[in-house]
Amino acid sequence: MMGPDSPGVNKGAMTSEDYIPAALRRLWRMPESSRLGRPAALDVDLIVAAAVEIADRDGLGGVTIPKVAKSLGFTGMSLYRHVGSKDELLTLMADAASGTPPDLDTDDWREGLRDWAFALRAVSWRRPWLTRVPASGPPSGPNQIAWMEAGLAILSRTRLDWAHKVGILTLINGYVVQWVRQYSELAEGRAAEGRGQADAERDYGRALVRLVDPGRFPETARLFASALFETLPSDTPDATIADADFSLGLELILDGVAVRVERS
Amino acid sequence: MMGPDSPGVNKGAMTSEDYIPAALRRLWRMPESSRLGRPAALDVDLIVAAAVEIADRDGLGGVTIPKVAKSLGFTGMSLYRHVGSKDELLTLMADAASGTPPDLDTDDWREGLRDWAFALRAVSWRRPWLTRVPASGPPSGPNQIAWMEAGLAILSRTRLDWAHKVGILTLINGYVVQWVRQYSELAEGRAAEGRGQADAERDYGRALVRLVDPGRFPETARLFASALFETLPSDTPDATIADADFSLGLELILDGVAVRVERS
DNA sequence: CTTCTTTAGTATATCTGTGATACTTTCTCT
DNA sequence: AGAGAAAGTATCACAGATATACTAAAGAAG
Repeated sequence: MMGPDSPGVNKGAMTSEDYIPAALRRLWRMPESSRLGRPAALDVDLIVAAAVEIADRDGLGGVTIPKVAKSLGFTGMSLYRHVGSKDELLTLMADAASGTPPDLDTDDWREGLRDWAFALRAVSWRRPWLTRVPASGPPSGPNQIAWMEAGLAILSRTRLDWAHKVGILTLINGYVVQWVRQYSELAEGRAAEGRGQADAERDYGRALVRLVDPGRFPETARLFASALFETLPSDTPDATIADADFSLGLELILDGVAVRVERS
Repeated sequence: MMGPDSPGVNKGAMTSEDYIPAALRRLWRMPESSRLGRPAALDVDLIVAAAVEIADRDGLGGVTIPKVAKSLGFTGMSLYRHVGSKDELLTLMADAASGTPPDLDTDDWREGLRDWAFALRAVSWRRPWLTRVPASGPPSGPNQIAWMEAGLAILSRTRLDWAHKVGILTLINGYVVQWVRQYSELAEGRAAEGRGQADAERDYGRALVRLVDPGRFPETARLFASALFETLPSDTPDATIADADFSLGLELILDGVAVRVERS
């Protein structure tokens, strides 16, 4: 997978106790030991920043090794000196773009978790591509750990056990990711092509309604016939709808958490 | 995007009222009108079945147009007669592989939703690649609609409004998908390379523990130091742990739903 | 200062995949 | 029979990931 010359693989040089995988070392920006040879013009931070900028502009699909390199004035292959693979680059981007969580220490765990969820949503909403980075492994970058730490801090006053704490944070995080992914997809579709896209969308919806046979799918047919899809798309301000929809699921989760907190 | 000859685009032939996008027509297996010209040896079902088989064996990444075609004894390009794009093929695969939901009509919504979630988990667990199909748009295939119908049927005896019903099903579905994605990733990693992978995994975990400075991340450090990660990996049967873990989040959601049901 | 070593960046090439275009084949209908 | 339509095929252009081997630039050792 990696050339004979690839970055930071000095595994043999350390005892098994000290060994830290290269990917982790880069994620945590551990200083590269040597000061020999030609000094580097590139580094992980530069590359990740350039990649994030492209993702912000063109989406995750716009991030390719050659494009990132070109935006920095280097050749594609140069990136591989600093980053193990494209997948690793995505992981690095995700951690960097997540940023550090805001300060939200409260005595009230419910308020705290709500703030945490809204903060997470804000971050993801600003960079919807974050929700599409294929998750490879548990959170392991400094920023993602920091978000987890913030969540655990909120729950630290409860008597929940670790499994519950982790489970709750994972659940909320997953909810936020899913919600943003779905909503941003809609919003992007709408923005994509002034009117043609909206037309296509409406056509699609209308066609779907026609395909859902009330005999076979009675409840779904009633759902489609309900006001839910008729009123939403136009009149109310978008943010209001979105907040209401987001809160619906979130508060439901928080109600569930409340049951556990009381029980413990 | 599509050639001048591409499949089923006879938009002009129908009034705007009857128009159904080609992708939807294929998803719902609407019969192709004409009986002229050379009869087709291939069809959507054959292609999708072949693609699913490959995904089952090699994962989603193993599904490429040429490989699917070759497994059927045709050239890559032939598939484009029956399927608009690779993305569309993925959508078709996802719907087909979801299958129809089991019968789970109960008077008890809680039991019903639990069964629904477990059934969904079983399906996803059997084909983990399902959880990695990039979701393009709301559920719109017949099988996905059928699952939604099953969920709505369970909730039909409650007085919840449509927004709540949809929100609850989306939440549970999202939870299942996330859970399976995470767990199957772990399991695949473990299976990948007898021991080397497990070693790498342990190294990774150990390294991470070392990186998490208790000063900066006190709660997380305590979490890592807790028994949670020490006991899990080996002694208890996997399925037991998995069920307990899955149920933790699920029951939490159901507790939240209970609050809403009572309130309505 | 020169030469050695080490590391950074580059050039080149392979492999794989998507999908466009235009061609050939094989049907049905008249 | 033969016209016309649709299915499948042959080529092709293009793009991207990444291995391999090379060139260049810097400090260290003499």
